Amino acid sequence: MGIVERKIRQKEEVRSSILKAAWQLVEKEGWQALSMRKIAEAIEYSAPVIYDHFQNKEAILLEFTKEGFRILNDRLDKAKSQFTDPPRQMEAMAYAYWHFAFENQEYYQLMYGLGMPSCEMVQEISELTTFTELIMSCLKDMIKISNNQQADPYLKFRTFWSMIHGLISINMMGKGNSINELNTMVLNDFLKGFIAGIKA
Amino acid sequence: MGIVERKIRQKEEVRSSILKAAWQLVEKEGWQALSMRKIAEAIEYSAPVIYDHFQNKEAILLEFTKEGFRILNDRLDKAKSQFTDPPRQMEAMAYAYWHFAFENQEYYQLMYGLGMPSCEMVQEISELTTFTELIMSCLKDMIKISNNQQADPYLKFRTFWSMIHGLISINMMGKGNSINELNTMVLNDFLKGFIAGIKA
DNA sequence: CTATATTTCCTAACAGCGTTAGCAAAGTTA
DNA sequence: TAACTTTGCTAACGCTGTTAGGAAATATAG
Repeated sequence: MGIVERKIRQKEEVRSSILKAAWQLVEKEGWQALSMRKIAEAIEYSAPVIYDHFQNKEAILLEFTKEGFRILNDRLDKAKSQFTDPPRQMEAMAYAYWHFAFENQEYYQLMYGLGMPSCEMVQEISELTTFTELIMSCLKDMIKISNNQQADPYLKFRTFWSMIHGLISINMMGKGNSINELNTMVLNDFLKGFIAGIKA
Repeated sequence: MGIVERKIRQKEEVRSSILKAAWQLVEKEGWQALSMRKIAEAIEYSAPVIYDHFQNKEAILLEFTKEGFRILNDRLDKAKSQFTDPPRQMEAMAYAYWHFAFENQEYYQLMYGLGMPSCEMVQEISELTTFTELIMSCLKDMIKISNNQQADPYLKFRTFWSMIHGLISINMMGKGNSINELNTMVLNDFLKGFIAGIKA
């Protein structure tokens, strides 16, 4: 009897319709305007139904945060695979990260809590591990072929991550848009120094 | 007739009691738990009275954001004045910034909207100009005595600001606390490269 | 000193929020 | 057909920021 299967399928459908509706709302009005009641209206159910699929609103946001990191990891992976030279891989990943942030501002803001969450939830995001390893493996390769064998890859990773995130978030804080010339120069300026600092 | 003066004085007193009460609440429960009704209760007035002194809740937050930048500017100024050598001044300001952020997390989170505001309000914060000039003047001095005369001080400023803010915000995102050894090393690692990059 | 005008400040309300309780209807199983 | 389970609703609780309207206190003028 495939009844139970059908039920599971239907339940899954509602669940994904919640996520779909939520995301459309986020895209249209920003994630701060997202409300359970609006989602309910969009999926043509009453609000309490959402709680049969997600524990609370934060759980929905967490889902998007994870999705964001999955997309980011994917972009980084693609960028990296286009080169074999570690420094070039690093550079490519930096640009990929940068473009991801500005092409997916809603995701980025959710991921980094430019509007509130992600303080306790950080540890629940397993995707962060993948992210860290993706970049650190490249850094290890860079150190391996450098004259600076005792460099700490984790330290370099934190430096890299901090810089690129800081650059993005200070930009988003301002006019919100603009991936302009200055910013590209700032990124280049940093990358040059960063990569040189590992080589030597 | 000093009546009008007294009235102004009294009004000013209520205004500052609002700010004082609000800040106590922020310190005790975090700024996300701040509400107009709680402020009203603390100052022993009804909620609508607050609107005689501030246009809305955001205006109160903006007040704190500005106050935060004033404190930060003060710290930077003090740090800078302890040295005459521009690179040392730069270093001192970096540490001052860093310590300010962790000793005044509530302020920092408000200032940089780690919890939401400051997207349109950025342009209303005149204190940002002072901040920018404080650091840029030092960078200009550094460039003046360097072998790299054509370096762009604004570009360097953005690099500096991005890095240090990124470092702080990624840290606050995590465990929230901890000004630990690793972070000091990351900061040192960056500063070394940054200062060297300007000199040469 | 009284009467008018103004300021102060409250209660009540609006419209929204996340979330929970409880019940009615629909669907499933025996 | 009867009993049980699931589904999904309405209504409500306790919050939120903010506004309208009126009562009471205060200040001004005659």
